[in-house]
Amino acid sequence: MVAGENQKGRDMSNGAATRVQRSREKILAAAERLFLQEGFLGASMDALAEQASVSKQTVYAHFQSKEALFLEVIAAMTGGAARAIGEDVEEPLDDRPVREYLTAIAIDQLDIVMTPRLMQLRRMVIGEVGRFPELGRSLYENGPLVSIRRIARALAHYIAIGQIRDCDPARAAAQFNWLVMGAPTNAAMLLGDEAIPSRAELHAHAGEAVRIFLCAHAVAVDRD
Amino acid sequence: MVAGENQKGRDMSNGAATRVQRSREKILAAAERLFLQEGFLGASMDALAEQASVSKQTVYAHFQSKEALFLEVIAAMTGGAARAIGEDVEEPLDDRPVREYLTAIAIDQLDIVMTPRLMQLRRMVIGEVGRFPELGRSLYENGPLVSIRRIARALAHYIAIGQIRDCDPARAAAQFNWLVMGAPTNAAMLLGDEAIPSRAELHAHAGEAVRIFLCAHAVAVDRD
DNA sequence: TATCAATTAGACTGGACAGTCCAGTTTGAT
DNA sequence: ATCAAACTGGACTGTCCAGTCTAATTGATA
Repeated sequence: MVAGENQKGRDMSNGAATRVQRSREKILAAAERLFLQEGFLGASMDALAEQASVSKQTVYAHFQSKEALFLEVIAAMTGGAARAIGEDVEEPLDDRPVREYLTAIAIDQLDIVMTPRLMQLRRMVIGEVGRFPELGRSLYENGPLVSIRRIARALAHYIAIGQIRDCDPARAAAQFNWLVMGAPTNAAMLLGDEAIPSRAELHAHAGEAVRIFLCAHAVAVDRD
Repeated sequence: MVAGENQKGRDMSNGAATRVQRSREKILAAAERLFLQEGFLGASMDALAEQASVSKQTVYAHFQSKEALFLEVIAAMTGGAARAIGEDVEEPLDDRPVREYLTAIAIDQLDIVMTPRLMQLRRMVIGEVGRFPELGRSLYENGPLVSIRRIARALAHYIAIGQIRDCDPARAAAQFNWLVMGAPTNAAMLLGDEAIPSRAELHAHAGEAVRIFLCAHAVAVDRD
């Protein structure tokens, strides 16, 4: 980091670096589109180069191999989704009622996850679990697991202040998570993007899920 | 069906027919193994013939093409699973308490569905939804949908005899189904077969799911 | 303007694969 | 024993694909 070298032209404010970056971005964008659509085996590097409006040689100048490119694209999407989930988290305040908090969390998650892009990613990763098990694990840990952990933390808080009955927060959080996400994701996995419910439907579903969960776990029971 | 012809040698009690059937079965068995492991594109017809201990020519004598064979194998597995689910259904008797019936249903489903074979099928079908949407639809309709419909019928019965509060049986059935199946299937999809819970864990999970569901829907509430 | 890294088009290698063809062999029913 | 259907093995076609090579071009910088 001393003087010259400008290693791969990446840290200059613009100029040659931008050309490299432009190519790279075009390749990544095309790769995402193509891999999501065709899968790892179904996507060809020739098609990729063409869709990226870039020569095949340039693709290989940027990425070691098809597999390396694939892994990088998927890792980027997985990480991006994880960041999106963690973003506008409103941590539970003492005065925020459980129902309100859980509903907000549920809606938030559904809105972020139930998109064609993420459903396609999920399908792809599931289909490639045999070939790339680490992708499945990564998607699980960056998706459901972070959500569940966050909910568990919140539930622990609500148990502490006496709004939720005593129980294992982790188990309860997992139950809540799948109560919310189970039906829509599973349907979307098998039925395709057209099966993704509308926002309105998702919000109604979130409300129902919260209602059921609170019937079982709230201290003050209001069954409707 | 009049006299001779013996169309494809399939309806003779034994003899030539058995040879044809033996080949066919070897091919189907190998195809199932290979397609589940490698996916449609990843499986090669040469590998298939070798694993079936059969010549490539024989494979093409029995099946028109790779795609035809694939579709037939998957359809057979999907149908088989559907039949298994419907099999030992004990229909709800008036005197059978809801909790007992729902617990039995839940355990039954989990035991049937949460096996490596069916989880692999599900992964494969999900991964190929882009290429073969009809397989996804078929798996959905032969799997979750029949379960949900069965549960809905039972719930309608329990509503009628006053053990379950009045509600839309279809919606409630879907909720119950995913409360039971959501967590284990989703984990298995992304984490692989080692993530399939043991029978004991599955049974415990079933109990929990029933408990939560009844908290929200039972007429006589017993929250533990 | 001179320079040099990035990029391009396209030919090429080596291998895989779906599906066909053929000549000869096995099998089982009559 | 005879005969036809089923099967074998392996060669073959046409295609596709990952990855490499080359010679020429572009474009930002100094």
